[in-house]
Parts: sequence; structure tokens; C-alpha cells
Amino acid sequence: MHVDEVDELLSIRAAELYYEENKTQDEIGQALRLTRWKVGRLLAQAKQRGFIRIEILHPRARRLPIERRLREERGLADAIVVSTAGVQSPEELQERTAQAAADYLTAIRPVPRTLGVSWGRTLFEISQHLRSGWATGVNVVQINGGVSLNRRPGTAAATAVGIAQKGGGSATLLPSPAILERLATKEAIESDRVVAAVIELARSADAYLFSAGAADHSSVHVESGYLSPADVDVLVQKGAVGDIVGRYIDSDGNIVDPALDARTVGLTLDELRSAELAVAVIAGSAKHAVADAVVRSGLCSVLVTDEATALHLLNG
Amino acid sequence: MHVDEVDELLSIRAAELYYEENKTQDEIGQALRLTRWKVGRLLAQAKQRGFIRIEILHPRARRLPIERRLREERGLADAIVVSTAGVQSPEELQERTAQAAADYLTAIRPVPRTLGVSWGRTLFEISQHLRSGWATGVNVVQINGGVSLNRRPGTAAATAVGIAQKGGGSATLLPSPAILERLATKEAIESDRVVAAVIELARSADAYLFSAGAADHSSVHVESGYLSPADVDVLVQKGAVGDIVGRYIDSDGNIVDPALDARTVGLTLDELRSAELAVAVIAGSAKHAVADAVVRSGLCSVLVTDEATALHLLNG
DNA sequence: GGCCCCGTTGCTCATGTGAGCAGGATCACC
DNA sequence: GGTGATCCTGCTCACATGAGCAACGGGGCC
Repeated sequence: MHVDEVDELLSIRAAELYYEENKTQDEIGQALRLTRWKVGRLLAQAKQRGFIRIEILHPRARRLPIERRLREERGLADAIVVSTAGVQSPEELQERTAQAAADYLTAIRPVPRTLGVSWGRTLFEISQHLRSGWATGVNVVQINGGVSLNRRPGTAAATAVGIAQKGGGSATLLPSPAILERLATKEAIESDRVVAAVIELARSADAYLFSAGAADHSSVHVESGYLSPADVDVLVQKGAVGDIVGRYIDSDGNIVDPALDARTVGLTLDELRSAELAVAVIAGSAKHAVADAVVRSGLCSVLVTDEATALHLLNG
Repeated sequence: MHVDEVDELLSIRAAELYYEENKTQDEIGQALRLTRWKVGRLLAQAKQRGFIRIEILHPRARRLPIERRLREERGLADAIVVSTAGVQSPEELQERTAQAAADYLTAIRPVPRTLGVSWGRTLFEISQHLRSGWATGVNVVQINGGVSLNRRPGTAAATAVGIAQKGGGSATLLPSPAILERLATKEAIESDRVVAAVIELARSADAYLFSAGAADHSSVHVESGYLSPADVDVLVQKGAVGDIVGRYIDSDGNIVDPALDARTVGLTLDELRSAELAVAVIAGSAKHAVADAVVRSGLCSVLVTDEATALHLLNG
């Protein structure tokens, strides 16, 4: 039996007594016939070698070391990473992330006067998790088209209005479909006085809050009727990994289908990229690829995500 | 937002800074605008409410609090519980437990002069994990019959001999099948001078080491040809949960089939029960029921097992 | 409205713990 | 077999932490 092996075993015995039995290092020393300094070193060793895992089990728990790595290694201004410890379902993960996004939004200083938001399942959940009074007099403006064509009419509007109301302000909706069938129609809509004014307001926002969609049939665009499942398949074939504010991007963050993009109403990706504060909220294993594209191509300055996604960004 | 809720969130934030960022309570106090005493209380609260989980990730890690509960609540003289943290396969669990049993055997003081052992997969693994020189001059004696009928001839012998050799002593084998077809044959064998002497020696052992088998087709008795799968089915129907030293017991620790039992060679259950030191080594989810029966009916004074089995004993 | 009770707060003090350091053992290499 | 480098040990000291305690304050009850 090698010396290192003996030390390893001893460090495990010491860790058991220290962490499970709450003994002092001195007591452990007496029990194992070691000086208390040796015990301290064994415990430090056990930690350093990764034998000790400390987890914070709570829906609101975050992973600060991973957040730091995201800031440092991926150049983000800020990162919020929720813990996946104890998560039972994808829905729970989604909820934790939405909660964290709501927390982050609430904590932004100075409080944004104008906030640009996209819409979708994630944004809606965030709006629900916000507390009344999270801001005072915030003006919420939609940054991409979102009049639902078939199901769930008004969730886009409900999201923006909800965020605004709880923030003691008003919402400015973008009265336009997300994607139009013909380019001419899209240009006509954008030149409409009201629509143009909303987009202009969106461009002037202090901060943006948006999510990302995965490029698959579960997309909100498919659900809302803007794209058919077959359309999505074609996009995937062209390299699409997901969409941001209705615009499909590849793994480098570039527009996949310029023609489609030209028919999409709302802020452009470059306008997002040049924003001072662009908060992306992306969670779930289905969105690992989009999250990666978004962060790589600088589409957001702040990312709110879950631990698994964050680790994917760091190791992938 | 209720006060308790605020405190809960604060304790999570504090825990993140304390355990993940290694800040001092004082630093955390400054960051969260609290006194360091408040921080200390929040951390204590987080621990006490179970938000903090500390795990020792190591094949040799044990669960001392569960061992204590087994001793106190189930009246065992001693209990060894190996951690299941990070276990990938049932084989790994089995190996960890065998290793722990070998460790326990090595640590018994005074060193037993005569050790009675059963045989089987578990015992064989224990013999392999023992280190040469674990004892000096130990006499190992088989406590139940075990001349394999078909496959793997000699593992029973190899186990006893291995334990003896590594302990610097000799092995005394029980030259008899485990179960005989006819009662008369069994009685004849037991009256044989050599066999009788071995059993007499077994009765005088200072300590016993044995495992338990589950009552299913994977049993060593089936594998060795002493019982057919159909025989086992019948036993199960009669309430058998497993076997100890070849004897099938029900959930109360009583012999299931007295006729069969009468044809089984080796120590009786009552002889085991009255032993000073009887160490049972039982691991794996298939053996939860037997483990329970063994402990309930006082068949062992010391139990070596895994965390999941131990929790089954405590909660079931 | 006054009073009491109980939970919370910020403290003192004792204990627990980690950093850094000098002496000593160990090992490889000459 | 000598010698130097390196690691390890047991220490001092400074800091971090938990226990216990008095003062405070808020809420319920008379």
C-alpha cells in the first residue's frame, strides 16, 4: 500500500468525521492519531482532489463559479447561471431560469426607462415571475412582430403588458405579424407610420430582453403558424440552430436565409449586437446550440441560463 | 414577499458566496449589507433546512450518520455503510461493499483466532480485497457445505483458503455439498468423523463472516446446481426472501421449508444468532428484503451494506 | 394605551482553522 | 557515503467562526 493511498484513505475518513459528524479537526486528530495540522491538510487535499462536493439545493440557487467563467472566457458583461441540482423536469429548469431572469431584471441599475422585449414561452414566464413594483414607470416595447396567426392570441401582447404593468409603466406593442409572406407586404407594414414609430422606439431602448428558439418543430413560429414544419426542416438543412427575435441563425450567428429574414419584422441582429445591454434568456438542452451561437456571435451582453447549458458553452 | 422568504433567499445567496466563492462571512456581510453574525445565522439556517448537501465522492466513503442510526435503531453492535454517491453499476456497489467488509475484518480487535465463513460471490470478492498480513495466524473454517456440483469448482474453497493465506493461517474446508437430496445422506455425512469435526470447529469460531443470497434464479444455489429455478419459485411462494448460509428464510427470519433445511449442511441459524460476532455483508437492491429479514431477526451483530440498503432498513 | 412576551439583533469571548515558517527526514544523485 | 534538493512535520500567529448573552423592538393581550 503506497503512502499516497494511505493519505487518500485517511483524508476520506477525516472528511467523514468532519462533514458528516461535525467533529473538530482536533477531535479527528485524536481519533485517527494525527496532529490537527495533518488533519487540516488532509481535508484541504480531499477538497482539492475533488472528493468533497458541496451542492446548494434550492430552486433559486446559482452557480457563481460558472458565471465567472462565462464572463471571463466568453466575454459576457454578466452571466446568471441557475443550478440544475435537484431538477426533476425540463419545465422546472425553464421556470428556475425565468425566475432568475426576473430577478436579474429587477436588479438592473439604473432602472431602464425603455425596455425592448421579444415574446414567447420564456418571456411570458418571466413576466409572470416579476413582482409588482419591480420598476417604476418602465416603458416596455416589443422588438419583433408577434400577432399570433392562430392559437394563443395575445400571449405576445400579454407578456409585454404584464412586464409593463408590474413595472408601473405602459407597453408599446408592435402591431405586425412576425414574418410576412411577401417582401412587399413587409416593407409596406414597416413604412406604416405607427409601426415605424414603434420600431424607432425599440431602437432607442436602454435594454433588451429576449429569448431564443430552437430550430425544431416545437418552435413558437410553427405553433403560431408563421412557418410550417417543412419550412423549419429546410432551415435546419441550411444550418439553422435556432432563432432570435424571429430571425434564424446558424452556429456562427449569421442569418441562415436572407430572403426569409427580409420578410421578418423587428429589430435586426446587428441592432441587437450594438446594444448597450442585451439580456438573453436561454434554457434547456434543446437550446444548447442556439445558446452557443448567440454567445459566440455577441448577440447578447448578458446571458441568463441553466448550469447544463452554461457548461456546454464552456466545454463544447 | 414574506420575511421568511427574504431570509431564505438571502441564505441561498450567502451560501453561494460562502461555499462556491470561498468568501468569509464578513465579506459576505459587506456584499449583502448584513452584519457577519446575521450571515453566520443565515448559513446555519441553510444547513439546518437541508439546502446544503455535502457529499464525499470516493469508493471508500462511508455514511457515518446512517451507521449510527442502524446501531441505535436496529440494535446492531456495529454497522458499516458505504456511500452510493457516484456509483455507476451494481457491480461497483458490490465491490465497494466487499472492500468495506475486508477493511472491517482487518480492523477487528482482538484479531479472531478462528473465523467462520460462508461462501459465494460476495465472500469471494472480500477475500480478493483483503491484504496479505491482514491477520496473523487466523484459522478459517467453512460454516456451510459448498462442494460445487457443476460450474466454478473450488470457488468456495478458494475463498476460505484465500482469506486464510492472506491472514497467515490455514483453512479448514467443509467437505460436503451444501444441500443433499436425501435426509439420510445428510445425516450420514454429518456423522462422518471429519465433517463432524469441522462443524464442531465452526461452532467454536470467534467470529463469523457471511453474506446473504436473494431468493431468485440468480442464486448461487441455482448456479451451483443444488436447487432448480422451479425449487426457488416454490420457496418464494412459501415466503422466502433469501438465504443465509444455505438456509432459506422468510421476512421474519424463520426457516421457510424445514424439510429442505434439514437436508442443508452447516451451522444452524440459531447457532449464528447466538454468536458473539456475526458479520453479514449484504449489498444491492435485490437483497433489500433479505437484509431486512437478517437484521430484524438478529441473525447478525454487525452489518456491512450499502447506503440504499441501509436506508431501506431504516425507512421500510 | 400600556404591558409583557418572545424573537431578533449585535455584541464579547472562547474556540476552531488556515497561512506561513523553521527544523528534520527522505531521496536521488554524484 | 556525502550532499543538496525537496517534501513533510509540527509549530506560532492571525484570522474566522460559533456560543452565549444582554438589549432592543414588534405584536398580542388585557
